[in-house]
Amino acid sequence: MSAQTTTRGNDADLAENANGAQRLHTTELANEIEFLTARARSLGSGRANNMLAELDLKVRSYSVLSLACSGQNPSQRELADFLSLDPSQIVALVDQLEQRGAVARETDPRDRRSKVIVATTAGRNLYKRAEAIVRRSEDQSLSTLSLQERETLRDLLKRIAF
Amino acid sequence: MSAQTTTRGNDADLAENANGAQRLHTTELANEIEFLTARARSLGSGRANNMLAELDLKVRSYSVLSLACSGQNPSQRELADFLSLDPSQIVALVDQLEQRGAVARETDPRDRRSKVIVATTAGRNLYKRAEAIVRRSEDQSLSTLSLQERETLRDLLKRIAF
DNA sequence: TCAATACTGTTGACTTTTTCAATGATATAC
DNA sequence: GTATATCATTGAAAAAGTCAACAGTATTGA
Repeated sequence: MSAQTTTRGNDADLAENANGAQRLHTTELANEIEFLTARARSLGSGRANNMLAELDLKVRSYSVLSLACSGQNPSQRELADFLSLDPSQIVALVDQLEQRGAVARETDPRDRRSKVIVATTAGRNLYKRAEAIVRRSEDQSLSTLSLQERETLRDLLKRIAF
Repeated sequence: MSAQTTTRGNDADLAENANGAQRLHTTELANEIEFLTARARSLGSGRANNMLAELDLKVRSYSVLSLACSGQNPSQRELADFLSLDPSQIVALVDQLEQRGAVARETDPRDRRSKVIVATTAGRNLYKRAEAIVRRSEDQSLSTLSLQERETLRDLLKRIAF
């Protein structure tokens, strides 16, 4: 696949002409939490997108579907806030999911401006399959961490994400 | 700024008409490490970008500048691999930094295809200021975590990011 | 030595994502 | 009741990501 030239120490001379980029691991940047977070999410969502393609979903649409299945009846505004997306992006995502019959828009009777996104039966079935895929993807992405370490990571991230 | 309607419990009735999206915190999605990572990086890089704007930098260009200052003499290919970017994006980023006199391209005498990116004196000064800003930004983004927790987070992320 | 193959940076086209302003319908505040 | 604010939506523009092709250079192997 990618340039996995992990032939460390291929010769006796110093790291001057190192072929991989492993030497950048000692860099200041490589120790910044912001950078590590960005790289982790890039790798993770990349893998998840690849695996979700089988269901014609991406991480984005999966997230919307997931919240539609949550029983919390989120409005589009809430989805936008929660997913850190522009409201207009939510429109497009919900459009797609609605067109394939996975979710429906229901006007909130208490605020007729607001539309609540709910999953259909087909949507819940789709979510079940997607969820299994995402779990597998996450499991692969976190393969170097023990279960307890994953819990720790989850808790720490939760505190900075909310 | 944003909708900071944190008027929790503004009325006695139940969370049915909750105004924030706090109700979504209990969702399955809100507990997925992938999602939390994405949200954390969105918040973090958003803040960093805002603060770096004062130096006419973004997280991207800051990252390239940082590696150029690392003393590791990265090639553009290495930058692309390390930053998970397409080589053509590196071209644009280096172009910008080169045009403002922060970095220079030096043809690697050992491989004349490859160009090594090194920081100029002005580039190193710029990096010093940018680094301080990024540190402040990171400090704000991680304000809910103790120093030890930050170390834990850094180590866990490092293991899944490389 | 020479030819085939592979890699580097670069350009350009194309798609996707992001960002932002404007709008109609509805709700809230004064 | 009138002004103001909010929601979903549209559309446009900017930024970011993806991909194929190219010239120059290196590597490989006959």
